[in-house]
Amino acid sequence: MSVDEHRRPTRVKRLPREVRERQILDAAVRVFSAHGYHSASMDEISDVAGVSKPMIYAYLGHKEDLFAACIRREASLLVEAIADGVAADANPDMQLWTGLRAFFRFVGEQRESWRVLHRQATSQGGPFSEELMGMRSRAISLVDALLVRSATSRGVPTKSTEAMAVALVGAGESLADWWLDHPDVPEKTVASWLMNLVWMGLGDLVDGASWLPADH
Amino acid sequence: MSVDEHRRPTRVKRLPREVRERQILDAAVRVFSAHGYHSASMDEISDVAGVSKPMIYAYLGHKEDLFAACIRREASLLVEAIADGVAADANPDMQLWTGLRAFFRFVGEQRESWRVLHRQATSQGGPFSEELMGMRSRAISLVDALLVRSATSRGVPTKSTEAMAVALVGAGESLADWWLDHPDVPEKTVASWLMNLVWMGLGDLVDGASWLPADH
DNA sequence: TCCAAGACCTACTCACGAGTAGGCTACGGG
DNA sequence: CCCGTAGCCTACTCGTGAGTAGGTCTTGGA
Repeated sequence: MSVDEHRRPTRVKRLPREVRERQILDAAVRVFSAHGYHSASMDEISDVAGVSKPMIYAYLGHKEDLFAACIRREASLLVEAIADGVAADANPDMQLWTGLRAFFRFVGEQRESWRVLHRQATSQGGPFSEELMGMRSRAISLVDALLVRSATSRGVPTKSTEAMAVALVGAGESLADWWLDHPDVPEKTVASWLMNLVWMGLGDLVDGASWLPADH
Repeated sequence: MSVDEHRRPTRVKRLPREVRERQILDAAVRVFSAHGYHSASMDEISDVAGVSKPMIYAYLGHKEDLFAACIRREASLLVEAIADGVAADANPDMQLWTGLRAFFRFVGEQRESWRVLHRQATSQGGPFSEELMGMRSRAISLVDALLVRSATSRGVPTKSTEAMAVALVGAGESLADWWLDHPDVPEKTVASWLMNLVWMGLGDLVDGASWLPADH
């Protein structure tokens, strides 16, 4: 035993850099998602990607760079999705509603991406989080802008809307994590729970009132 | 230069195990808080604690055990504080209010503890988080119970109150993190923002209504 | 046909950090 | 005064994983 023990079945062909980079990023997201930044090893990533380690260094740079690249790619997709949702001009509550739905839809469809974004990136205080925090800020700004627009220039203090945007985003993140463990709940339902919490408020909900989308 | 370069000033005396353990835990919280679980080295912790590494192993066990011990200690304090706040029997909104205030007071006073609890522990998917997740669950349960009690047995689905409790806790965590970067805002103010968000809801706030504590 | 460039690999080096072996010293009880 | 025990340390081992040196093979153009 051992003659030719390492033969790769007709070596998967040489591929253009572009393709390899995507493969590597995909692999990296999976591995980072599974183990977290520190515990993920470049060896495992190269393994999953089906290339050798030096390729990663040649194409995407060091571990930090690679991680940042993952964050950038995934976060852009998420923020874009939300922004598109909110964009449709309508009442504040409908804007928030479509934004929330876009957010939960993304999380539902891209669980691994979400794990990387939320669980891993927020924790590592290092230079990575720059990337992520920038995106998170964009999300917060979206919400903040919505709040400011809504509060018809009553003398609402700037900081309070910002803080509420932060709280709302945090609520979304937390609920999204919970949802990972309760996949049976439909996306629309989760979204409506959060919508009711932040739009109606517990005070109203306790009294039996609730918010419903004014669809068609 | 270098004669005696390592003289410790009259060696700080031998101390009973009890005291050393507290010193080590204190140091561990600081270091974990500063660098995160993985990047924190046992060497640095022993250094900060003013003892040698083997002492840590002798008293608190391996790195994981040490981390778990930190979590356990800090989380207990936090949950206790919140539970005490909520305990005072009163209306649901006042219960929530006192709970929130207790939470933010803890965060304000124990910033490093909070960092360890939130930033570090939630990220590491390992066996550590067991400890932390248990505590977080207790917090969520507190809120959930409050919600269930409030919703006067109208047919509110269990899952929705649980989910809302999760969202609320997430909002609190997120806002607490934001607060770390805006220390000028008084504790009571932050608490009232969150209170308004979740009790009144954006719908009411947009209309200019707001919640105020019914104090004295 | 030859060469340059780019895809791709094996097989290392090297630092760092967890965990340990094997001590030494102070103190309290017999 | 002697010894057991508990506080405490220096100085290691050893695995793991980031990052690299230095090549090979293939393809397309001159």
